[in-house]
Amino acid sequence: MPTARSNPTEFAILGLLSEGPRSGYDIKKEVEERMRHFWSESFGHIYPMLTRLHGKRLVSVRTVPSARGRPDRKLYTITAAGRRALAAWFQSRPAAPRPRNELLLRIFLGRHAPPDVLLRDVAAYRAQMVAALEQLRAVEQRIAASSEDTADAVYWRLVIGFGVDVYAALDRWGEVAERELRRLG
Amino acid sequence: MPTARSNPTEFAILGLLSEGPRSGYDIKKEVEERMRHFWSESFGHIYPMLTRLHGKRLVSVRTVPSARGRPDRKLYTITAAGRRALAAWFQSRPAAPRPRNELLLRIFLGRHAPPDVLLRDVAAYRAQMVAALEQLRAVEQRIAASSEDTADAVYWRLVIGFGVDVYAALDRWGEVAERELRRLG
DNA sequence: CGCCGCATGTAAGAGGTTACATGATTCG
DNA sequence: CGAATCATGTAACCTCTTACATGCGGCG
Repeated sequence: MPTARSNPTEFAILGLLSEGPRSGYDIKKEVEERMRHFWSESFGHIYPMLTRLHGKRLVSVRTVPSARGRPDRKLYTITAAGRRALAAWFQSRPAAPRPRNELLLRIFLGRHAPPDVLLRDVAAYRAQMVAALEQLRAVEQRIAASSEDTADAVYWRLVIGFGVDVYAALDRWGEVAERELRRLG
Repeated sequence: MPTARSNPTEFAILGLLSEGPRSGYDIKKEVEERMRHFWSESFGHIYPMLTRLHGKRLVSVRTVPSARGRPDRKLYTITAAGRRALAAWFQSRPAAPRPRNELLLRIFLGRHAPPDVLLRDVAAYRAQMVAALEQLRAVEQRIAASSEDTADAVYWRLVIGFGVDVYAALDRWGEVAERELRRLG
């Protein structure tokens, strides 16, 4: 028998819908605003997945007319079966991520590169880390401030803490890496 | 015009071949032994890719008989065109990784999970980090010890340093996360 | 006037994994 | 005796992204 592969996208969507009805468009936005540093989804994946979820009766749909001119919205609502599926997902083990870090691949093969190229790559990487850190701290404060001590707050803080810790470590590594690479130029 | 997508697998293979001729089997082994913490490849991807690389004349092949009974080995050698392609790759920018961390997705949706499940997930994650750290330190020492100060050593140290720093940070985060989660049980 | 936001969706295809097929040898 | 190592490869399949199609309204 083929090992049943857990499809995390399914549960990411189901998870967001567990907070209330949303459209595909809403889901995309929310993934970007709240889950950016550990998750991503594209429209080309979300829309077919919502159709599939509906086929499995894990969500229901209703079409809501938009403001004049705008295309109608399709609001998806999680069903009882959907909530059960979400709960059942936690009984599976998370798949070990298969590592694929292109920056490190480049450095690993660095002998073949002009030194300034790697330096620029690392600098760009660090800039991304710093930007991500700032954005995360903003989210952190949003949660801390508007803290109606929801059941979610604990979890969200853990997830944000992960980002903060990792980005900080990466930035520190980048600083050292830059120094090393500069000595090769 | 469709944005030409850099295919990192191509260059991972070309990069290993730049050190000398290898078979598909060798490449798989080396990825696992030396690049484990930042890269991965499967046979089902390597073998077709080698054929493709050969079609593009970036590598050449020769078949070498194995010890009696064993299937023949196909040794691939990088061509001059292959080395040029590898050098050209460094002129492109590394693609920003799209984040997909299933553990964090689970924690983010943690409200729906029985508390002990997340605790077990984090513990398993930490165990992986610790194991990875140990393995990395072993590789580190191998390089430091057998250090014929090759041109590669600098780069390899940077790559290993990345792993060490990140794993350590993740482990520390995991420690905190475990404490937090235990208070919910 | 042009871009951005809103809003849905499809088609093509890249990229990658898993499972299967085959078979001898060596090691515990 | 069974498992692991050596060694190559294919076929089926899944996941996910990119690009395209469509079109209005508001803002600068």
